[in-house]
Amino acid sequence: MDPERYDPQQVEPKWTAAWEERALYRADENDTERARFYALDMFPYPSGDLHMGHLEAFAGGDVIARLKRMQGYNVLHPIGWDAFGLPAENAAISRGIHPKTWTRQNIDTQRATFQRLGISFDWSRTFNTCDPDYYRWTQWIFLRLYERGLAYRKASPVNWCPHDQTVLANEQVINGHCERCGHLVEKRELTQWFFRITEYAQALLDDMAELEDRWSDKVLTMQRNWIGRSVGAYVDFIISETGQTVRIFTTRPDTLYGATFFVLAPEHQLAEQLVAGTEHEAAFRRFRDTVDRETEVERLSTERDKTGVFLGAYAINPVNGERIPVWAADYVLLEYGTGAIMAVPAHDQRDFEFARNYGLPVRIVVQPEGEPPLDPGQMTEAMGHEGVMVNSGPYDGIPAGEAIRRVTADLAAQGRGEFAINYRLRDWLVSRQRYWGCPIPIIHCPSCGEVPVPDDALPVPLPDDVADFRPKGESPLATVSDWVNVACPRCGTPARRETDTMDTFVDSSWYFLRYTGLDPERPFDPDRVARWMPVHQYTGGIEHAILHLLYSRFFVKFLHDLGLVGFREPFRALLNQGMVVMHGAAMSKSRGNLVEPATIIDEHGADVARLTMLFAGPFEDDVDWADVSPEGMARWIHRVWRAVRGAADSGAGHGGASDPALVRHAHRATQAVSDDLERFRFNTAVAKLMTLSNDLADAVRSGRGSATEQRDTAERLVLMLAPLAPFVTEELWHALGHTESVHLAAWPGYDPELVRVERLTCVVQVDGKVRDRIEVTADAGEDDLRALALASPKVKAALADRPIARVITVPPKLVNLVTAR
RNA sequence: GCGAGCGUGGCGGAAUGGCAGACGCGCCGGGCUUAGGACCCGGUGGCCCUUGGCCGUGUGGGUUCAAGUCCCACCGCUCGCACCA
Repeated sequence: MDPERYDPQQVEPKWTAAWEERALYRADENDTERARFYALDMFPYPSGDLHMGHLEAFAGGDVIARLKRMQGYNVLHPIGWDAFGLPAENAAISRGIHPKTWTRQNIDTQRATFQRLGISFDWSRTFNTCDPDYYRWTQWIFLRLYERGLAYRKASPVNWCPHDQTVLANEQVINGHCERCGHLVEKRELTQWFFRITEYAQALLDDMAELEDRWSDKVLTMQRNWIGRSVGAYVDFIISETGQTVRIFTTRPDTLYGATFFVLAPEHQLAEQLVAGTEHEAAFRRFRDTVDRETEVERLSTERDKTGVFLGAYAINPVNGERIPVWAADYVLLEYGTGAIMAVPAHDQRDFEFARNYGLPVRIVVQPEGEPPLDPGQMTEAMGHEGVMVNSGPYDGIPAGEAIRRVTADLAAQGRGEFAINYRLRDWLVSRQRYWGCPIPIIHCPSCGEVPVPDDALPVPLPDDVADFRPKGESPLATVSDWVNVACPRCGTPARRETDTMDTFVDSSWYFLRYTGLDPERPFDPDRVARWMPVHQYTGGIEHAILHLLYSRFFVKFLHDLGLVGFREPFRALLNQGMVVMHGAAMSKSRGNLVEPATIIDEHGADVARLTMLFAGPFEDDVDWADVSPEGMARWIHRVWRAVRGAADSGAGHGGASDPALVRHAHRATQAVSDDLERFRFNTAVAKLMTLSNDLADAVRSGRGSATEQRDTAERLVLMLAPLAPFVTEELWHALGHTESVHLAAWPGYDPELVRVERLTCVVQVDGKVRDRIEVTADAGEDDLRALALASPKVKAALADRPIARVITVPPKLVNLVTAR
């Protein structure tokens, strides 16, 4: 036996260099034989070195890539960097160095850590989104969107982060706070660039059918909720005083007869008009001031009382001609629907609360079936469920569900409304008043207006020499006069460039296409894309459940409509790793609980770092680093090392007599581990490999199994461990006498005959309690089992002469004797 | 409030409705050592009258020959959305 200890610090760098030199993990563009497999990991932000979350994600993604490679696929496993963006910029500002310098440094650091970790990337097609060769094509896609009216500029109330001094997309506002810095977000009326993602709302919902079972329900549900489709009707009310038509959206047109007031969002222009010059103007102004001063969080809190003011006007209900008072109230949002609602307090909880606060009438128009009729005076909450129409003229007596259809149809026939679908999804606000991003390729000309930069003038470069990167509410690019001032591409008169940059999520919405080949002439080569995509397996954090994944899906649908890609969904299957925390809290420098992958590699080596993460629990669950033990993994690697070396030596004559049990274990483990890895059950795969290595170690120690059997078991162990721990397995593979890399070896198969169980323990129960265990052959039938069970002395004792009422047999695993009771 | 998910030893976690606790950590005992926080071997859910038996998967009910697993109610935790009409 080899007493020498396995030393990862010596072995790992050797193989990193060897793999690099041989370009072992390069995808083969010319191979037409092997099936292709695109294994993609979400590319990282270069803000410092890789963290533990990266370790888990990339370890998992690498197991998939390596497994597929061994299974004979032509694997594309690329990496790049999402290099633009606020975090990089903020860090650069606080350190007083250029964002580009800081970003490049971090990329170098992360690249080195990836290589130390032994992640099997194809380094020949790496890129950063801040390279002009990349963002040139981001701009190109922007212009395609612009041409089709899907990129546009408009003034609207937008989310503004006072700390980062920039606007944010709806998706980047978490509970009223900035996703990045955590500051309270304000609403500001600003002119900004948007992508018309709402155009694709229905397609984004419909195409999810393709993703069922291959994306988690959690992510699909989150996306569905985010898009927020609701079906209802537009209904036109008429303002009694002015004769203006005001359209509302409702999902409950059946309750139209129960509308007792009408509400406009405080910011609604009509509210302003209605009170102008009336006795209600002063009260309305005070109300608006209060609302404007409130933060989004305060205003949107459901805890807080709903407030509003009467506007002195009345709206005419189209179904019954009734005049109902028009109010402005803070619980109605300008951005959703039409910014105006009919209020039906009897059947809508929000309207109910508002009506109670202001003494407005409650009129029931749907009565629950089979229950005593509701009394408005006794109600403590709105009645939102099914029932039968009452107080509703011609609709009385019909079920509410049917009334929805009939009322809508009748209104449509009279031209006073129509069937409607509304989405919660808003257009994607993509402009940012910051420096470190992709410039928007538009020029503002005093005579031509907005003029797109011609394709042949791309890229619009991001200038390096900016005096001050600090945020001031306007992009720092505005201060670079020789960049800003250009001739209009259309008429040649002096014009100004757009100074806003694009949201980083624009950069990451198409990067996966560019990995198919760094095409100098185009964003990507459609033929290559057709060969590699859609991505077979995408791995990354659940935090991108909405943002990145929704935006990427939108981009691909758009590119599909342009005829550039032949599919509508970019990621065929999605795997989300859990978060890595420390004592239940997120790791961070300020908490002082930060553990970095580099530290673990220094201490125990990359294999141990990878295995520790993979064994910690199910891949999709959170990992608490405080609960895991790299030491245990280091011990196991060492045991594997000794056992495999021992088996290799037994070729020199140390093997013993043949042991069919060892052979069967090896084949059964091959089946089980293959199955586990295929289903991303890395933790149980490791457990089964541990059991196998323990058995092998015991066999080697006690001379069990022939030299060939020990060796075959050792080879299976090494092959199956290779995707998880690439370094020690490469070393052992060579120790076993192979000269080619284990990572190019074929994944082991198994003999079905050996996997099949021959003899096993059958459990004998009496009334469901285990009373004996008997050895049986796998082909034992019901009669055999019954006879063996009845012959057991232990069973006889347990039965104590009671008659057997029933015998349940599950051959060959179980017999249950049920006595009469 | 709405939606989704989860509750199993001291800990992380295993378990197609069919022997609960695989595998590992930790701990205990032993070996090897001048010594070890190295390495090796063994033990380790609780309780008992200790050959053997009883109890045990958040709580209470149910279905079943059989429930951690399926159904109902409740308690607790986590995540997502949150005045979306």
